[in-house]
Amino acid sequence: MPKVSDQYREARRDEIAQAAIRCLERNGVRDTSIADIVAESGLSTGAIYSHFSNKAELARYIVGRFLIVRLDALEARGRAGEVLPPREVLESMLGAFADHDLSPALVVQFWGEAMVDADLKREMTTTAARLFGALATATLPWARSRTASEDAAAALARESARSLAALAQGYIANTAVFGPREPAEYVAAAASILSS
Amino acid sequence: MPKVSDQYREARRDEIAQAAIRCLERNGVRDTSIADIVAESGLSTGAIYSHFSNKAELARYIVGRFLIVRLDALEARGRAGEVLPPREVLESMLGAFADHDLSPALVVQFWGEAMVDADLKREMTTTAARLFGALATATLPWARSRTASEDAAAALARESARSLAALAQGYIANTAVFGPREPAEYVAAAASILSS
DNA sequence: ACCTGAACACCGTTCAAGT
DNA sequence: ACCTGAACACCGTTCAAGT
Repeated sequence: MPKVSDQYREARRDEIAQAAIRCLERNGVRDTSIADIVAESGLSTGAIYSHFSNKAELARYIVGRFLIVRLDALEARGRAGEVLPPREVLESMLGAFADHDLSPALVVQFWGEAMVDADLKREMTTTAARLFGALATATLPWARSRTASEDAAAALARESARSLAALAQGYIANTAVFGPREPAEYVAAAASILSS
Repeated sequence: MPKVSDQYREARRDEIAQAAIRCLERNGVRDTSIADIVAESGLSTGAIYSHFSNKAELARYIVGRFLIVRLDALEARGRAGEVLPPREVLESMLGAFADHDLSPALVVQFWGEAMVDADLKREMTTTAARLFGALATATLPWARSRTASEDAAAALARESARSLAALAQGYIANTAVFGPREPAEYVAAAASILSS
């Protein structure tokens, strides 16, 4: 394995992805052309196509990179054995999301893209499966306190992961369409409504 | 005002929109070209551009038509004076959504499009403002039972509308990305998580 | 007024040729 | 092996010409 060459390749891919993200945040998915990324990166069309087989694969690379960073942080908390109620997990996820990373607007655009790009959808769902695992680990102690058996606790934690994801997606979509909102406020208002 | 001509124009616009929706459901927003809509509708390129000034305006027309139908149904319930806890309002909204109309996948694609098309976003937010009004009307009796003054009740109902919308958006986005799910199950699981 | 369809500028992708 | 950039097929949009 040519380690140095692989490292170089990866660095080049990241360089292209970073230029692409700058274009995406500026103009959106629909309005950033390969020509824009060429201009932003200072490379040529062919150079980009020698690192990514097409525009969709570049999008997939960006999404994967992004999700994996989020994931590592979450898994660290899960592994540390912190006992967190799901509501707190949700709030800290949303807080971290609001702080940095991709804008909600861009995330929603990627969801839309995934509806039409089967590979991007697969990328998102497989990485999300890992995310679900991490969420389930984080909420397992809470699930134990609400169920009789260990099996039931594991099942509840697993089911809760999907709902946690749905609640986070709701925050992202709502925030993208109707403007920013405080995570804690969203969580509190949603809890109040659902307890009715 | 030439009533007959207006009716004809509207019918023609609807005819084009219906052909476009068939293409959109089949291939997604990204992969339906004007040429596809031309073929599906049996009209010519120029004919379509004589009814819509561009592809984005056609998208706006479709979204507007769709939201207004949903809205009329909701406002009817609100006006009928039914006393519904927000959780029931949410569940019946999601049930109606799952039954017919645009697929969640297409809705998510339109959100993505709105991130990049300011006019489409405006169309969505202004129609959503009417939706919020209808939701607030529907939840006002519930809000009264939880607050001291009429002003506080109105404020709570108004705030609840945005959260209701966020919860519905979460269901739509989650369902689009991870596959169908029973509305009642989603609502129950979300409630359980948030009460933790 | 509504419609036709060729023409135009621009898009994503390819590929022969360079280093 | 990585890169260049002209070339290609196709896209959204326009517009002179028809009815």
